[in-house]
Amino acid sequence: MSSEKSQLSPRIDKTGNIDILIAAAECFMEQGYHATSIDDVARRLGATKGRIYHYYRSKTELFFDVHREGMRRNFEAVTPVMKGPEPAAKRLSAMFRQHALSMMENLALEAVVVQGVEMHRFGATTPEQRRTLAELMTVRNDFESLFKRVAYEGVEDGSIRTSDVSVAVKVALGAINWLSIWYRPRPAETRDDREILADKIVGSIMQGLNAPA
Amino acid sequence: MSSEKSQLSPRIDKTGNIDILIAAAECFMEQGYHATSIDDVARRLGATKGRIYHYYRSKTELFFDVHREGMRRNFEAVTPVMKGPEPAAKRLSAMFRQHALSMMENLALEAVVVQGVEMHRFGATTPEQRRTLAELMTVRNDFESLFKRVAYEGVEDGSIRTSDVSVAVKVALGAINWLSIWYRPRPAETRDDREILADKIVGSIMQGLNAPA
DNA sequence: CAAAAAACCTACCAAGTAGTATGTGAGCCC
DNA sequence: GGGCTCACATACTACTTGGTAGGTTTTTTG
Repeated sequence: MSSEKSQLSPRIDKTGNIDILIAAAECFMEQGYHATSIDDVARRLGATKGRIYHYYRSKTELFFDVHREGMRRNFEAVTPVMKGPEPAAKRLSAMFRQHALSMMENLALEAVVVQGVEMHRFGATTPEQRRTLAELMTVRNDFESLFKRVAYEGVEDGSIRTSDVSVAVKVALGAINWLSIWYRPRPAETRDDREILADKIVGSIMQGLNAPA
Repeated sequence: MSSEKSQLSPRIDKTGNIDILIAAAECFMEQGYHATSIDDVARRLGATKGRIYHYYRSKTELFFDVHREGMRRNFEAVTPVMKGPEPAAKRLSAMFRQHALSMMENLALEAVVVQGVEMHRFGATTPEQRRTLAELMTVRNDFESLFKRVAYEGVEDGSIRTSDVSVAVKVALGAINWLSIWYRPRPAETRDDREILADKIVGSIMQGLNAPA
């Protein structure tokens, strides 16, 4: 967690300082992006503006990197369970479960991801910002496509039945992303508690509310 | 819609001017609350600040009233179908359906509702704002309770089966509220189109993704 | 250990914005 | 038809905040 200082792709490693990202994410979650001043983030870090502007050229770039880190963790959580010999419905369940757990355990980052990128559509002025924006939207679509693909496999192997895969996936992801609105960890919460909640959510998504007969 | 000028409860009728609420909602949806200046809203109205401050004492109050109007329409859409002789599962389906349609047809208002009130927790300084805030949170809870109540009825009459009613309702409402993120009306969209989408969503929520056997 | 670079901090400015104070025209009331 | 109120518009202020320029301390390097 501290050894990958300056190697690897320059793309992802511009996240010079994970502390800054976390502090920013927490501020953005609590007050929203625009209501958060750079000084707010700095104060939460026990530092000053200087530190932040040493790593990020603008507030917008800081936001973008928070978003990137959130999405990175989403992929990290989901991709390991999406392939395998099981029927697609099983794998899709596992993906939902992992995503729900990731939402809970990276709450601040994921709240920023959910808060979204749409807001910046109008504010993005420079060409570079527009390109970054497009990149982030692509990443989001790719993430959703992961689920769609497995869902389609499920339709083909008969383990999933739905009238519209695209809508069904949006419904499921909406239900999970909604965690960022209402879920707040209780003081002495354990991993077990989170897994129980994740299982209930996945159960609701997969079985629905109707009695089987 | 224009006759209730200065009668009735002073609480709800402070919505002196629905045009202002709509314009504000659209701005808030596109740019977010804090990024929207009062001048932005005024410009969209083809007017100036003066008009807005004539009806609302502060930007915060304007936001609160947008939220109120959004919630009012939510109740308006759902309450007519929540009672009746049908089994609870049927009624709950109808409620979800109505709510989804309300989300689509009042997109801007509902996007503000979804964007939420949590953001203002820290910013609310005056005692009156804090009281208003508490009021809005109560209304939100009441709305969710509507669904919970019918869901419980469903558990009792056997038309609904779930491991946790509270979680199941949050999952369902999350799925529907998520519409405010991804749904945008296509140019020549009809009421039929929206009903088809709503039915697909409700189907997903009620039946889930698993094949019935 | 000197020097260069990295990692910050301090002080400042220009731009944008919530809110106010005042002005004004149109309708209404008697 | 004169006064009064409503429904805005205009002009301005006080304050916040993103970003910058330059200084200082700590770490790395040769």
